Amino acid sequence: MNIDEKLISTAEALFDCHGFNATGMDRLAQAAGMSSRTLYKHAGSKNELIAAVLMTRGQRFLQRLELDSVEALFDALARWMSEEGARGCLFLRAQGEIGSAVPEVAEAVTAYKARFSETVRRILARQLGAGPDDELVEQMVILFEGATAAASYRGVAAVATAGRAATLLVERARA
Amino acid sequence: MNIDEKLISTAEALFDCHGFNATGMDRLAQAAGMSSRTLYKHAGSKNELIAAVLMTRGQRFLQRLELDSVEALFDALARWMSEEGARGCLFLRAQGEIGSAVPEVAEAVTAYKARFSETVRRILARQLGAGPDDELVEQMVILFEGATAAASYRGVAAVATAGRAATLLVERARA
DNA sequence: GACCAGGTAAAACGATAGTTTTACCTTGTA
DNA sequence: TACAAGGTAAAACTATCGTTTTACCTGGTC
Repeated sequence: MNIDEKLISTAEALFDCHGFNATGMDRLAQAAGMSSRTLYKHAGSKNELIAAVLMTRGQRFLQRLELDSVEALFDALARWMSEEGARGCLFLRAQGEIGSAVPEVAEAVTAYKARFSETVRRILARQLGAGPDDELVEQMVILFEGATAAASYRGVAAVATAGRAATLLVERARA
Repeated sequence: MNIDEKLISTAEALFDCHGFNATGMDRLAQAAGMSSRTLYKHAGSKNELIAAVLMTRGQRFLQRLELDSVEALFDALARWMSEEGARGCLFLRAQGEIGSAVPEVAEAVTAYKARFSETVRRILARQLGAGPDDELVEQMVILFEGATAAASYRGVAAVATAGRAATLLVERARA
C-alpha cells in the first residue's frame, strides 16, 4: 500500500470512528505512520483530505451496488456494515459537522447522493424491466437512508427490515 | 424568556446550524446576549449544555407526535421541518460528532430513540385498533428516519413520499 | 561518489477551544 | 443605608487545533 492509500484509508477509519473535527492531524499522522510534514505534502490540507476521503469512499461503496434487485441492494448494505461498521452515513455526518463551512465538502456530498439515487434507479429498471417512476425510486432511497441511520443504534437487523419493506413496495408497483 | 430558556434555545439553534464542535462557547454567549461567566453558571459545561439541549428538543418534538395515524405522523414531521428546518436528526448528528467520547450525550440519544420508537408503536396501535407487530413498527421508524435524512438534501417533499410508503405498508398490514 | 527526491523528528506558529478568574455594577430587600 | 444575589466586561489560563519551519537522514540514480 503506497503512502497516499495508507493516508486516505487511515483518515477514513479515524473520521468514521471519532468524527471529523475530533480527529486531529497529528493524531492522524501518527496513526498512518508518517510525519505530519509528509501528511501535508500529500493531503494539502485537512479540508482537501476530507473531500478526498469522501470521494474514495463513495467510489468504493457505489462499486458494490451494481445489482439487479432491491433485495440484493439491501443485502449489500448489510454486508458492508458487517465489514465496515454501522455509524451512519459518513457523507451526511460530514455535511452536519462541516458542510456549510466548506464548499468542497458540501459538493462531494450532493454529488455522491445524486450518484446513489441514479444507482437505485438503474437497479429498479433492471428489476422491473422498465423505467421506474420517480416515486418508487425516492421511496427506495428513503428506506436505504433510514436503514443506514437506524442500524447505527438498532443494529444491522434494521437493514433486513428495510429490505422487506422495499420488496413489498416493489411488488405492489409491479402489479 | 428567562435566562436558562434563552441559553438553551440559542444553543439549540447554533448547534443545529453549525454543528456542536464548530459552535464555541464565546460565540454562543454572545448570541445568547450574556457573558460567558453567566453562561457557565447556568450550563455547567459544554457537554452538560449539549445534553440539556438534546433533552429539551426531544421533549418538544415528541410532544407533537401524540397522533392517531402514520399519515398524521409524517404530516407532523413535514410541519416541524417547515418551521425549524431540515438538517438531519440532531440526535444522530450529536452521536456522530461526539457520541462515543461523552457518555451523557450517548445516553440522551439512545433514550430519545427508545421513546420515539414507543411513540410510533402507540400511533400504530391507535390506528390499527390492536398492538402492531414489531416488524411494522420498525418499518415506520426506518421510513421516518430516512425521511429526516433525505429531506436534508432532497427537501421536505421526501417526507410526503415517505408518508405515502408508510400508508401502503400499514394498509397491507391491516388486510 | 556526489546529488537530490522524498522521507523523518521536533519545534514553533498564530488561532481558537473550553474554562476560570478578577474586578466591577446593578437591584431588590431587610 | 447596607447587604447579598446575580449580572457584566475583559483578561488570563491551559490545551489543542491546523499548519509551517528547521534541520537532518536515507537510498536510488547519473
